[in-house]
Amino acid sequence: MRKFEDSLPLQLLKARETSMALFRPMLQENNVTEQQWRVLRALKAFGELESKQLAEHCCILSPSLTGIIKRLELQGYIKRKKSDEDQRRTLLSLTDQALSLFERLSPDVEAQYQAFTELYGEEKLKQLTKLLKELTDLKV
Amino acid sequence: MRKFEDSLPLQLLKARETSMALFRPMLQENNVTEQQWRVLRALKAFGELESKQLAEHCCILSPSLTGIIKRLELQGYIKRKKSDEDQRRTLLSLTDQALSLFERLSPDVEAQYQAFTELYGEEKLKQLTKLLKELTDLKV
DNA sequence: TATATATTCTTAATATCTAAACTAATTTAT
DNA sequence: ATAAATTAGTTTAGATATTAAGAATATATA
Repeated sequence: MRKFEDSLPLQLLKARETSMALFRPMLQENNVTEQQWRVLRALKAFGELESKQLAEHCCILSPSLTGIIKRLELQGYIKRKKSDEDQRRTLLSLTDQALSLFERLSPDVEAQYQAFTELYGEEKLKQLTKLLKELTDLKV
Repeated sequence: MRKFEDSLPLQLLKARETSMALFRPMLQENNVTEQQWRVLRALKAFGELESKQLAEHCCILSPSLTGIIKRLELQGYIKRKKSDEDQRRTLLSLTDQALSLFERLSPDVEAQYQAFTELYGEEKLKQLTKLLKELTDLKV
């Protein structure tokens, strides 16, 4: 069997660890977990979302998301409202408090990306992004 | 701030999900979790390992590994022995039962890799591996 | 030799992952 | 119009992640 280090999932896991290291300190200082941050960013990008769509965008399963949303709501970062047409649906969106969190963190996020891009190489980053997208789009 | 989909950690997470989809069914059929499989593969590759080294190879923190090892031991896949020189150290290795599990799964693992390589492209896979390694080796 | 410090591993507490079962609301097919 | 199938969301149970703190052993230094 293939050598341990040649495992593609492991390579991707390690690369992800390295890239997340850029952002972990900033998140920790603000008492936001990695998954909470993914959820907040998705809501910022897409505006209002249902829980199921949010789960897909964030690669978080619905049962996990239930708890994450509950805590984000308690912390005052997101709000929910029931859909009028379909009572099964719940629409989620950011609060003003969440928006001001983004205001505060954005410069740091961009600076980290900037530094990383210079270190790794802009062209290589583009290549990597392309290869990753093609992999993700495969129907395996 | 950068668009949600442009987040490098998210791209890596999604790519990893796609690649793990190749192996999840086989692991599930054999009642081995993803993390357990990483641990078993590392021990197969490196022979005897201490818990701390194992944790590094597998990208699993020591506290998590403690429980994973406990369960793998209960399932009869790994054995431990205390080091004679240093009583703090525990050496871990595979049992015969684990070795026969590999015998049984290896053909399927290789077949999945083969199929994926043809689908994605051998050259692209090489390129991706190279870019991932360069990223992981960065000291960020 | 006695105390301090370092290292390995474990425990504890809380968050998240995963699969499965469940509830409530809606849609489809008869 | 009503039973059956579907869908959104939650709960549950067990495994794992994360951080901090603790226990046991080893080493260093006074």
